[in-house]
Amino acid sequence: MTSQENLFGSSIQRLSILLPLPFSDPYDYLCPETCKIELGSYVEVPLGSRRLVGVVWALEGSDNHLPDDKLKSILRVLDSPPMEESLRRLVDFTATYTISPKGNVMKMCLGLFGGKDGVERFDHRPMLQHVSLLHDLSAHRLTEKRRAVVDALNGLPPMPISAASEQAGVSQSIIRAMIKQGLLDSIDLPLDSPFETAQLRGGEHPKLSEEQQTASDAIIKTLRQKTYECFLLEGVTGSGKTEVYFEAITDVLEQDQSAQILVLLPEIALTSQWLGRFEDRFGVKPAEWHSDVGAAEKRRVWRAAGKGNVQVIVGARSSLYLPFKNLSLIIVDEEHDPSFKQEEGVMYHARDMAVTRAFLQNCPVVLASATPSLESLINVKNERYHHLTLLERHGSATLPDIQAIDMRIDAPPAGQWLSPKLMEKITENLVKGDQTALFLNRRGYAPLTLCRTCGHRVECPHCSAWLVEHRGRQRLQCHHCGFDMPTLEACPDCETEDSLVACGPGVERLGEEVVTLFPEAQVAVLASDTMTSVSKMAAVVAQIEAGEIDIIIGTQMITKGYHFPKLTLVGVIDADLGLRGGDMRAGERTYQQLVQVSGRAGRAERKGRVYLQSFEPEHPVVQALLTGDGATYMAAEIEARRTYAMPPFGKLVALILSGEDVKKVIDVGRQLAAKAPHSDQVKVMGPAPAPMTKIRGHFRYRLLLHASKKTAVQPLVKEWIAAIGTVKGVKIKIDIDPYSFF
DNA sequence: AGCACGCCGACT
DNA sequence: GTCGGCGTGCTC
Repeated sequence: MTSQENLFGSSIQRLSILLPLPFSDPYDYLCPETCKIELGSYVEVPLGSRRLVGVVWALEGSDNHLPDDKLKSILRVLDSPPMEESLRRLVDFTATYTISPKGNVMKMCLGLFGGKDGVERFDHRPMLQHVSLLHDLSAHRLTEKRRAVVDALNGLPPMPISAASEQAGVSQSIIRAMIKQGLLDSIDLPLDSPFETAQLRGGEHPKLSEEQQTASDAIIKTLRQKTYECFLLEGVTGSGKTEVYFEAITDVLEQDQSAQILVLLPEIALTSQWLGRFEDRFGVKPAEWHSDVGAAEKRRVWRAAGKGNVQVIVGARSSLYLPFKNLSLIIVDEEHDPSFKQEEGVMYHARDMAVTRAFLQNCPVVLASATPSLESLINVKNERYHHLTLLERHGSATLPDIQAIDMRIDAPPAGQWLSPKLMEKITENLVKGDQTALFLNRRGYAPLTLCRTCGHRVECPHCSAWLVEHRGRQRLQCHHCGFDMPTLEACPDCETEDSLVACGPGVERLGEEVVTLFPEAQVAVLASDTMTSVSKMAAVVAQIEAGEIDIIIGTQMITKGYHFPKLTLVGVIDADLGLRGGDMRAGERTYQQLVQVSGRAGRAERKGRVYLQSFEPEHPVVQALLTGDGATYMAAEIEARRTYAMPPFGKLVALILSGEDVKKVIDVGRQLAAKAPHSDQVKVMGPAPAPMTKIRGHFRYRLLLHASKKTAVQPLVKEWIAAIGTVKGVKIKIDIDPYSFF
């Protein structure tokens, strides 16, 4: 500890403070030795003309040459408990692993307090508006939507307006209007009011199958030993994985009321249905942490995590960096989901970092999936993870019957996308009164607009991408940069009128086809651009649950988190879609996605049927689905990766160069290639234009480094890039273990 | 990241 | 003559 006497004889201490800014190292500050400060303490410090929240990273100054009189003093110590060592080590690890500035990782830990006016909001305005039912309104005459709000709030404790809106499936403005008219009560909850504790029903447990019991026993054994272990919980759709980890959560809380549990879910799987299941089991809602949670609620959750005022947090990837006081168990559900890989800023993989956090925390972590990632399966093989499997579907439900439709033989009429066979199946299902889901992972009406006269393709002016037609809105949109323009009457190139044709299907066009073919059916189209709010989505889900919808058409969105008992037929419009373009993970990803979609068919007692429309039904992915032998398919994929020393048998690092000036970008690429490390362990490929060469007016080139498993790539890459130095106008992004090849 | 400082074009 | 555009560079 470095401390010294100042002029007035009082002792001054030098501290290293890590700030939520893109700096690699902490800055030094002073503080009187008398102030009670610890490693990990949250402090307010001055920086230039502003004030920021930072974290004490060392109780001594860093090895710089700034004299004390050049340093500023910390302004105050904030009231949140210090950041634990395990999280501080995770920050260091994440920064080193991803080659990101430590301060950027710190920013993820601070949530909203790492932002622009983070300090002001840290402990000021400590109130959070909640809404509750004031008086009995059953006698009142109310509109349908208002009635829904009343029903949603009835008998429940005060909740944030956002939660009430979601619950009722109405927009927040309806609730605000009701508060204004005095129909509802609005109260301010103190910011640090604890979240409700789970109701554990005095040791009463739901009946589990033998498999489920074995799995949950294994997790609980490790939990009670309070040691690290990673479990891969693999269970076919409907086998009750959730029940297994709910049981583990129950045990943690029975043993220790102050224990905390984190459940990580991909954003789109974090649905009201999942929350409903949680609430059914624990009698309370978990705290949520994802992009739909409002600022005030986020501040409350963050503080509650640190102070131990919340037991269970369910969140998307960034919740992994919350400052838990007593984290005792981490669950990563849908662990195979590629969206756990952050593709912007600090490019970390939340599943891998969750395992690391559990290790540093010395607590168990459960990775759950019906279709585990290849990486996790390999970790099981290497005995790094403990494998728990659930093979039976719970209750009387059976696995769906999957068949392929060969589109080369059973072709739809021109300009249509449903094969005669699938149409026939849909008709049968409609007659039975069952629900059908059609899956097509493409938003909008048509992915391409083509000129019949000159062959011109309508492209985005800022990206190397086609503009997608959204016919309902009469717009052409770029799905990469958000560029948007009215639909065209004439070809922008040859100016011929009425010459533009829509090519290929999106969900909107498929919806049009379905409405034409089945005019009597109720159809709902679900895509991220039509389901813009949580309440809108909740309303449609409620309609589907009530059986008011016969045919559900959807993208990605419908593959996760929803179970509809009356849904017995699933049609995959283009099973080969994800296989085109083919990066290393295309097959695995398509397989996982199609298993997930198939799993939507026939839960409960009804047998499900799945039809995969494919132009190449002999493809191993399609075959794996038809035979139900995913294990053999994944084993073959593992061998292929081993043969080519692809991850995790080797390492990949992508460098993505981008800038507005193509020549500059290419030049930096050449410089990097010239100085690239090469040996029998390391090869560098590129520079090559990225598959999407231009995005938002920025040209992108890629280099790919391939190294042996034992190579320490981070120092190598750091050195390599340092040898070039920074070039203005060209940004270099480092992607360790890239998932996306765009 | 954000904010200051700095050096060139259209306005009260 | 000033307001303000965003390029560059620094913040303990």
